[in-house]
Amino acid sequence: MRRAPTSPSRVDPERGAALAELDPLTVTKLWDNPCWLSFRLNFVAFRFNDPVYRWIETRYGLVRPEFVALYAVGLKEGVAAKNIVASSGLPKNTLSRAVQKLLQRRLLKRETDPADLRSYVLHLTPAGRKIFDETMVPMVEHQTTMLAGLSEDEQRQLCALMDKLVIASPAWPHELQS
Amino acid sequence: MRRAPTSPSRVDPERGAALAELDPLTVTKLWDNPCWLSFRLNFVAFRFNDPVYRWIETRYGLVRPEFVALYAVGLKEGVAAKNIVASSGLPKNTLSRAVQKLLQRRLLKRETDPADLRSYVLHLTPAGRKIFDETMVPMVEHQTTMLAGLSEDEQRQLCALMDKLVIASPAWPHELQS
DNA sequence: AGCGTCAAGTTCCATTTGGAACTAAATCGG
DNA sequence: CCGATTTAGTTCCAAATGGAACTTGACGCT
Repeated sequence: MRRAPTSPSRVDPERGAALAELDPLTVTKLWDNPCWLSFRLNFVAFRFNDPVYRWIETRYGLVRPEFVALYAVGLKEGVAAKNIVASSGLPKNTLSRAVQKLLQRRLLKRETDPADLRSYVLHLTPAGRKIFDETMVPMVEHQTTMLAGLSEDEQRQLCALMDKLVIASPAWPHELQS
Repeated sequence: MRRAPTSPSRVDPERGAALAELDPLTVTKLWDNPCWLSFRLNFVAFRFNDPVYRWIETRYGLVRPEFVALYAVGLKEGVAAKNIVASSGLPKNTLSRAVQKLLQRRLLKRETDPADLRSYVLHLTPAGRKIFDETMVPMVEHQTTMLAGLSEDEQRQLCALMDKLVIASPAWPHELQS
């Protein structure tokens, strides 16, 4: 079995502590797994997403696709559902329902796009904007906590490397063949 | 609105190309979003996961939790369902069903753990091992493709930085308060 | 202009999901 | 050791999910 590139040669003290606190299978998936990228991405993403979405659901009664939609409109007023679909990977019927719910709860308003009558332009109501602003705070805090183990410089490096990946992403295949 | 650290000051040519190929909302989420880490992680992880899981489902008829379980046992023979739960974040009933399905299809076998009679020790059958080996190839290829935009050195850096995050992860909160 | 194809969003419905309750075994406290 | 609590895995069922078909509007082609 090929090892991940930074697989432990000698166990340093920090890694030792992590090994002890993580499930042994998690340790294997992280450090003895040819697909190191995937598992690390999913692991770190999960540790961000899971507390955030659970908090938002208990606090605001918004489930994940609903918050995805609210957050998207908060970042960019006037988007359409199709943009949220393209940027989130959620199926369009799920997003449709999420938007309906947000409209019912008066967190979102929409009007038909004069440039394309099939499409709707979405905006936050003041109540929706309030939730957006309130949720941003703990989300950014949580991100800061997660990055606290990295120096300023390392944080910039990580950001830049992820950037490069994203910029390269249009060239990646959407289907695996054979 | 605070910008992400590598927000474009002047648009370089590569980024320009990426901006043109990505949905405008995706561009906003990636480069004009205070939660840059979360969105980039989720974006890159999705671009890995989505083709892989769709390919595995059409090719082997294994749905995501089933493949998660198979892959976990393939990496580490003799694990128990609880380990897969801890390392994947999937709910334990979902994993229980996935294991049942794999047992039915004779891709997995299990025996009660003599050290804990509530628990089962899982192993791949030869058929299961065959699928594990076969799926590893395109997964690693896909990872290689995704990393191709980075130099060898940058790949090592990324790996090391993700490593640091994972090692720091036991200190991250599992709940957000307030 | 008229027809065929495509796209945005909705609806339908079978399947999947996941919280909560449950069973059986382990572990802890006295 | 014996009851109280915790843990591994399963079952139940209400709710969420997502593929496919549908509606309505846009767009291309002749």
